[in-house]
Amino acid sequence: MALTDRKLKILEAIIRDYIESAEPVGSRSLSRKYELGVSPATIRNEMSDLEEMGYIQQPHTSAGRIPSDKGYRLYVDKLMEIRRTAHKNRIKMKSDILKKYGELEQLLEYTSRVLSEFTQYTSIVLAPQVKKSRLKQIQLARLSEETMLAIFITNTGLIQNPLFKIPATMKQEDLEKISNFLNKEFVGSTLEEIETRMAEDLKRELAQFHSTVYALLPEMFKTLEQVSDVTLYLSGTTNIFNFPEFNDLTKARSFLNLMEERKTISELIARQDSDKFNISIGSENQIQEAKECSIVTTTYSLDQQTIGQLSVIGPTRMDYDRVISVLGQVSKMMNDILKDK
Amino acid sequence: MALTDRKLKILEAIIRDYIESAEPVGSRSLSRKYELGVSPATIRNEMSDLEEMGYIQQPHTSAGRIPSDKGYRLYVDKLMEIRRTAHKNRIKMKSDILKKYGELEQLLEYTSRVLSEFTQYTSIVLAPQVKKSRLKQIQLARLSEETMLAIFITNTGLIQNPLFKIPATMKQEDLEKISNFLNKEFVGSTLEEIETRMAEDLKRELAQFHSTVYALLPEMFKTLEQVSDVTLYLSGTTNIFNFPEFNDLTKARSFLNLMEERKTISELIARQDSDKFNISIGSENQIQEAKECSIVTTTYSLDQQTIGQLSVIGPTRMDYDRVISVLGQVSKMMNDILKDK
DNA sequence: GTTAGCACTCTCTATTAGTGAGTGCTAATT
DNA sequence: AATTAGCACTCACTAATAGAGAGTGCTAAC
Repeated sequence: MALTDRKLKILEAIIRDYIESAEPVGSRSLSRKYELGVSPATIRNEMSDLEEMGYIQQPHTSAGRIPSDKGYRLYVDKLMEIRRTAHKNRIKMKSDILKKYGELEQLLEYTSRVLSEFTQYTSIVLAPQVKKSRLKQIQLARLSEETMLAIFITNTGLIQNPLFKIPATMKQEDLEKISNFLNKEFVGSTLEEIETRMAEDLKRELAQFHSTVYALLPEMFKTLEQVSDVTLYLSGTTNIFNFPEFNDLTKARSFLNLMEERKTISELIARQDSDKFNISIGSENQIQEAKECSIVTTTYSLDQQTIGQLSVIGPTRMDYDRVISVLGQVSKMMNDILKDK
Repeated sequence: MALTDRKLKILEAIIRDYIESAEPVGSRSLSRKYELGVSPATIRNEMSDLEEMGYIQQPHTSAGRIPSDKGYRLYVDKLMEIRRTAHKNRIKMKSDILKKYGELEQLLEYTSRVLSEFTQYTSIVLAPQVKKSRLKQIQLARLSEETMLAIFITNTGLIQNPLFKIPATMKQEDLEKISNFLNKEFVGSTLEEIETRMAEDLKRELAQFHSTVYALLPEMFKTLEQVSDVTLYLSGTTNIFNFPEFNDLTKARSFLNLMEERKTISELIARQDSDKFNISIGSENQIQEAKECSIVTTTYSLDQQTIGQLSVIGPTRMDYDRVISVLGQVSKMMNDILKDK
C-alpha cells in the first residue's frame, strides 16, 4: 500500500494531536480540529490503512488511534519541521549565566538544568571524554610515604586527580623529573594519542628514571579514563510525573530506577561522534525499562572535536521538534563557552 | 493522666505493629498478637486514653489507631531497645570492600549505597567539611595567562581544585613562593584556624610577595568551603516506592522532588557536631515536604573531630531500631577506614 | 477495674447500569 | 470509483449501590 499525501497528512495530524493531548485520537475530533477537507468516514478508512501499515495502533477496539514507534520514526525522519528558534531569547539569557562558571562541573550541571527546564523532560549531560581531551598540564605530588596524587588538567576544563600507590623508594626528585618529562612530551596531545605513543617509546625513555614508573603510567591513564567515562549530570528526573503515561506507579518507579543506575544510563546513550541528532524511539532502545521512552542526543565539541554529549529522555510521545531545537541551541552555546575558555 | 506501665506496653505494641504492617492497629488484633494479659475492651479503654494524650490517632472513626509523631518520639526516646548488631556480619563484609577505595568520593558514594541497601530507605552521606579538615598540602599552578588552579589536599582525603583569576603580572616564581609559604604556615591546621589566623597576620607577611595575593587568598578559602558544603551523596531514593504511605503519586512525587534539591536536603540535615544520633520525626522537620518523613543522622570523625554526616530518611513509620543500628555500625566503619588512610 | 455484648460507623470491594467516544460496515451519493 | 451518511456495536470510564469486615464506644455484668 502506498503512503499517499493524504495519509501522511492524517498521520501527522494524529501524531501532533497525540503529542499534545496524550489521548487516543478519533476520526471525528481529527476532522473537527484539522482542516483535512474530508469527512470522518474517509479518515476512518485511511486510519484503518495506516494501522495496517503499522504507523498507528489502537489501545482497544473502540478507542481512537495512537502513533506506534514506527509512526514516530516516520514523523521524526520525514514530517517534522524543526522550529529552530524555540525559546531562543530565554535560552540566550541562560547563556550569559553559563559563561560565568569557571569550573567545568558547574557548567555541566547548570547546562543539565537548563535542558530539563526548557524541555520539561529529563536531561543527561555527559562530561567531556578524557580520551578526546588534550592534556594541558600534569602535576605529580607525593601525598604520603606510599601514595601519590596525579593532577591532570585538560583543555576541556576537566581536572582529575587520581591517587596511586608508589614505592617509598621513589624520591621527590624523581617525581619532578617524570612530571617535567610528561609535560614536555604530552601537553597538547589527546589521551588516545598518548596511549598509543606510550606503548611505543615511553618505555625506552622513562626506563632511565625509574623502572616502576613504566608500570605506573599506563595504569594512571587508564584510571583517569574510567573515572570520567561515567561522569554524567542528571536533571529533571521527576518531570516524568507530569506525563499521564507515567501516572502509573509501576512505570514511574521503573523509570526512576533506571535513572538511578548511572551505568545503565550510559549504556542507553552510547557514545557517538557525529554532531547530528541521534534519536532513539521506544522499542529502538535496547534496555527494557526504556522501551516506552525516547532519547534525543546531540554532542558538543571543542576544536572541531566532539567531546561530550547532551541528551534528553522522555516518553515516546515527546515534543521532538522542541527538544531538538533546544538541544541544538544549548549545544551551540556550549561550544561557544568552551571555546572561550 | 499518668502513663502507666500498661499504657506504655500497649503503645509500644501499637508502634511495633504499625512499623511492620503500615495498617491501623485495632484492639482485637493487638490482644491476639501480643501477650498483654487483658481483653480487647480494656485495650480499647487504654487506647482511648493514649489518643487523648496525643500518642496515637485515628485515621477515621471506625479504624484502628496509628502512632502520632509524639508517639514515635516517646518510642524513640524511651521504649526502643536498639539491636546494635543488625546485619552485623553482612556489614562487616562490605567494610572490606570499602577499605579498598583510595578515592574519598568513591568511598562516600559506596557508603551511601551500603546504607540504603541495609536500611531500605534513602541515605544521604555528607562529605567531610572542609572547615574541619586539616590541610595536608597546597599546590598552586598557573593554567593560563590569567587563571590559576589551587589544589588543596586535606587529611580527610578531600581534594579540591578551585580556579581563580590572577593578574597576568604575577610570575611563576611568585606562585611558588606563595605556595611554599602557605605549606609552611598552614599544613596541619583546619580551615577554621586558617581563617582566623589569616585575618591577623597574613596581611603583613604576604604583602611582601604581592599585594593582590592578599585579596586572593580569603576568596580562595571561601570558595573552597562553599563548594564542599553542598557535596552530598544520595542513594536509594526510589526505595520510597516500597512504602504504602507513598503509594500515592502526589506524595512520591513530592518526596522525590525534595531529593532533587540538594540545597533543601542540606537544610534538612543541619550540621551537627555530636556523635550521637539525631532523630527528627515528621512534623519536627522544618521543611514542608518532609513532614511525613523521619530522618536519623549520625556523624563520622577523624582524630576525635566530627567531620561529616550519615543520614537515613524514610517514612515516619521507620524501623528506628534497625536504622540506628546500621548507622552506628557504618559510622564506626567509616571512622576506622579514615583513620587508616 | 475489667470484660462481654452489641449497635453503630466507616472503609473497601464488587457489581451494576448508564454514558460517550469511537469504530467498522453497508448503502446511498457524488 | 471514491466519498460520505447512517447505524449498530464495542469498550473504557463513572457513579451509584450493596455487602462484608474491622473497629469503636457504650452499657451492663462480673
